[in-house]
Amino acid sequence: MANLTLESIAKKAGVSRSTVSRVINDQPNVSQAVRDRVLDIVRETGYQPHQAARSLASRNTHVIGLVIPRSVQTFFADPYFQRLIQGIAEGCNHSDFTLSLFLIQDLQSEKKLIPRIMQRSQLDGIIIQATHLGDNIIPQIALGDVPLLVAGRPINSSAASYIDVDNVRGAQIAVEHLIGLGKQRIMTVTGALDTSVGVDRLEGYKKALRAHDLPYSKDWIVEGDFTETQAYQATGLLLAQKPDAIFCGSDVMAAGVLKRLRHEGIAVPDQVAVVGFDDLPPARLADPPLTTIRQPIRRFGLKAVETLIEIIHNPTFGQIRVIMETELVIRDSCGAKIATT
Amino acid sequence: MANLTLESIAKKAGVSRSTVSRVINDQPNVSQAVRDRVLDIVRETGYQPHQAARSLASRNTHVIGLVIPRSVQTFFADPYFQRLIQGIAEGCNHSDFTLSLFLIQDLQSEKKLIPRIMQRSQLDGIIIQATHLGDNIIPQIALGDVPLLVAGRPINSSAASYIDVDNVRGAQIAVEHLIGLGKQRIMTVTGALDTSVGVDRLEGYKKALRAHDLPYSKDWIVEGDFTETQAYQATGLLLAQKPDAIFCGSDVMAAGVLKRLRHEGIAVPDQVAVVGFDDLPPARLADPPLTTIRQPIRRFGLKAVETLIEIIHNPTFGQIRVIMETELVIRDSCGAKIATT
DNA sequence: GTGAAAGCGCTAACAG
DNA sequence: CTGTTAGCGCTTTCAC
Repeated sequence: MANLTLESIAKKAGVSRSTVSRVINDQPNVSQAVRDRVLDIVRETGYQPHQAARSLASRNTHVIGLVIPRSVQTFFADPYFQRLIQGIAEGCNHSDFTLSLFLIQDLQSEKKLIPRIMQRSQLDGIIIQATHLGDNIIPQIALGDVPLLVAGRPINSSAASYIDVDNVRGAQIAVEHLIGLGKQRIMTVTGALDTSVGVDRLEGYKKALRAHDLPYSKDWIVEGDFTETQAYQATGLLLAQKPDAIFCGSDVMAAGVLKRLRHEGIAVPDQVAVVGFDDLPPARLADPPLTTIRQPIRRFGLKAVETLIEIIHNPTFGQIRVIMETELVIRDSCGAKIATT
Repeated sequence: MANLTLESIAKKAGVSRSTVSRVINDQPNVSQAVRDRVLDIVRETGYQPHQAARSLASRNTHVIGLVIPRSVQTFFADPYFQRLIQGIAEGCNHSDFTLSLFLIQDLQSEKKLIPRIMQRSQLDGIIIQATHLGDNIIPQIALGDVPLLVAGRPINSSAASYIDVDNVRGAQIAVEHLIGLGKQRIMTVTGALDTSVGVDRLEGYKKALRAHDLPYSKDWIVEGDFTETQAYQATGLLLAQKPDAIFCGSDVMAAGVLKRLRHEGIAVPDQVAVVGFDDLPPARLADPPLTTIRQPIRRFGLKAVETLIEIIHNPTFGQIRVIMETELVIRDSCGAKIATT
């Protein structure tokens, strides 16, 4: 078993190293007989090609890097990332890529990691999580020659390829659902407004109200930061405006809103309806179960890997944008009558 | 900037390739003058060594793999893993290792991934999450020659090195805290009893009660599976036994217990006190805030990496066990009077 | 359809 | 202290 190389397989099969290489890499110009014989020996011996040697000779690594920028750490507590990582890992498995994870924690590790990440000799491609406005790691990395895909619409780098969910449309659907239920005073706790997610979902909220000629005022919109605690407090502000519904920029924030309403003795959905965004596991477990907008996050991860691989194979393609649709999931917190299913 | 190699740096510095190599690798036997000159050029040019070439020549990759076995996916929704990954990533950054993530999702990907993971030529070492009893991926991987550290006590592989938290002691402290508060009917929702975590925490529960000559019966112990939903249901069973306190095998399960008590109109902590285990973010946000046992999970990740690197450097050392201590965090759900802080 | 030969960029003896 | 010399295991022309 020890020290299996192409050479040793070749000897066993009575062929040359190149032929074995062709077989391993599924290349043409090998007779079926030879191919079968080699494949048998590979199976018997459990030979696995040496990845470093391969990379060195072929100049590609079969490794994809997932980069979580420093500024994202703030909401790294969000279960969103767990799912995202899961989807991306799954995509890598499908495509026989290895996933390397780069969690940037502070300026120091950023300084150290960026040059390493930007080397084509280390990584075939990068998926990087979109950041907030102030963080310009993405433009920085985009300067390099490693194929790059941003997960989420980058708020400060217009040229980079990205994959995103249609947040505007999703929020609009959520709010229109509330409108359809006869709500008149629909307010919102937004996500951080220096992120595209926060901005876009707020945009969808406004769009829905405008489309239905419903009024809203500045006081009906409170900026959150994607945390439950902050949303809990924001709810206090909204309550002064007597909402009959609250649209939340994320499920995590919806949890904070629900908790506040419970503490204030306000019935959900009877007095105030609540709708979230994301449909992460906590949504189903919320009290009451949360009506929310489902992001296809696992598929998002899969698609991200797929798209990145396309970019790797077609580096000259220019900017690519992939937008995925969302879906309304009706549970109890909005007060809609659910057809018996 | 293009195609920087050792050779090109060597030429610029007027020295040989080996000398540059020595400088890059912080090896002795280079005069300070030469070292400085080379270092300057490296900085100017932004040269980064080619990792594949390095691996091929030196037979080590500077990559460690974090493997999450298939059977763990069940509770991959647990925020525990997010934190664990964070700690391990941080440890890797400190030690200039790259982290590769292997999430095994199904039998098919397991078959494909295991041989790849087990190659020394791919990975310098592996951290693998402990599994439940039926999954023997760990013994399988332990057969290979890649340095291995299990995160959590492996329930079915006694020879492997591992790092764990003192779950028995932690649970014991939790229950003794309840005893100290005068509780007489302390029951428990355990974790899955085919995992060491589940078993050990139950063990600590029993130990505490025995040490204080308190009775408990089979009916006081209900097996959960680390999910909130299951814990919600389990609570129903316990309620028939009139508990005055419930110790939960994890924070996630404590959330289910709290929810059930709320729905039954039972006051926490006045009628029933609740204590969890983990101290993940949801604990602080629980309603009421959860008294729990804190796992030093970030430090756990750091220590795991550190320990694995030791094993890599010292492969002959035999089994290593690292046990980390836990800590009681008192919040509202246990009813202890908290000294004004 | 197959083999020989030349590297990929680096490390690691070995000389000096 | 520094340079020379072999490789590491694979891919990839180029002949045949």
